[in-house]
Amino acid sequence: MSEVSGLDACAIEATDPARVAVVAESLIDVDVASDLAELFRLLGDPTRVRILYALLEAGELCVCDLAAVVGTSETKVSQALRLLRGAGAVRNRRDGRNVYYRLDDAHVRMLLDVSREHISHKQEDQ
Amino acid sequence: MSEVSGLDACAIEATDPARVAVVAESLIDVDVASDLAELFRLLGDPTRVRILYALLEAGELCVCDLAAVVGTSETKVSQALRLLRGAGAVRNRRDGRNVYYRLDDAHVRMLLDVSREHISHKQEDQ
DNA sequence: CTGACATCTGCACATATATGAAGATATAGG
DNA sequence: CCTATATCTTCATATATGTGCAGATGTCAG
Repeated sequence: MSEVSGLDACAIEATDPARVAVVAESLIDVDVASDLAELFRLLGDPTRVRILYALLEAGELCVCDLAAVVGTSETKVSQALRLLRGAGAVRNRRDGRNVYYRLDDAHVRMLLDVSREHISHKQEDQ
Repeated sequence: MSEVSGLDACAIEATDPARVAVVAESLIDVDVASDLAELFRLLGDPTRVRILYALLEAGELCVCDLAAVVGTSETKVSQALRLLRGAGAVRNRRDGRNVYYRLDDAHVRMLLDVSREHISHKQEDQ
């Protein structure tokens, strides 16, 4: 803390130390940022995004139908669902031979909603 | 389309073909989903998330001060900023020896805002 | 119990990504 | 022009990630 070598920091601790202190104080915690980043990372894949939007639209779908809707292999869907399930983004329910998935995270649902709106607005621009 | 081998699809095309067709029809496009996923992926890193929140908070900060606020190396910050800049999430401006960055994407700002609210509410739960 | 079907998991591989070190570029000040 | 500072880029590497295949598990029908 006391010694600042010229390796990777500014020569002086910062260009505007006062403001740095203020911003650092109100900045999101490292672990909270990590959780949030993990959530965003979960949404950072086209297949997973489409699966989630399909569930947002349909409410509940089995793996087989999800694969058909998204237009990809069941293995891919199953793997994606495993991730989403592990993160608590979706919930599953067994009915006979089929397993039905639905959204199970308010934050995820909100991000999907918000993003969809933004996309539909953006289509006017281009 | 006509022939469905038993490899990776359901024996019948889908458990509920009618609903599959409806959902598939209204589902987000593949390329739109890819763009969206790319954006989420951009937010899927703790360092980048903290940088973005620092900018959301401060409005504008130079690389040096950003590194101090986030508490990491300037190299890391610089690399993160390159990605964010490439994606159009931030914008930079040179002032002498310093380069100042600010947010430059309404969608990103909104996602950050919405998520921050959700986080602060969630702190009550746990 | 046996067979068919839906889903899941483990494995292997190609690719993507984060990271740190070292050097390159740009700017201000003399 | 020369030096110091701030930022950027290149490179090498360890790790993470997506993907397909093959096999395992679970469930129903007979």
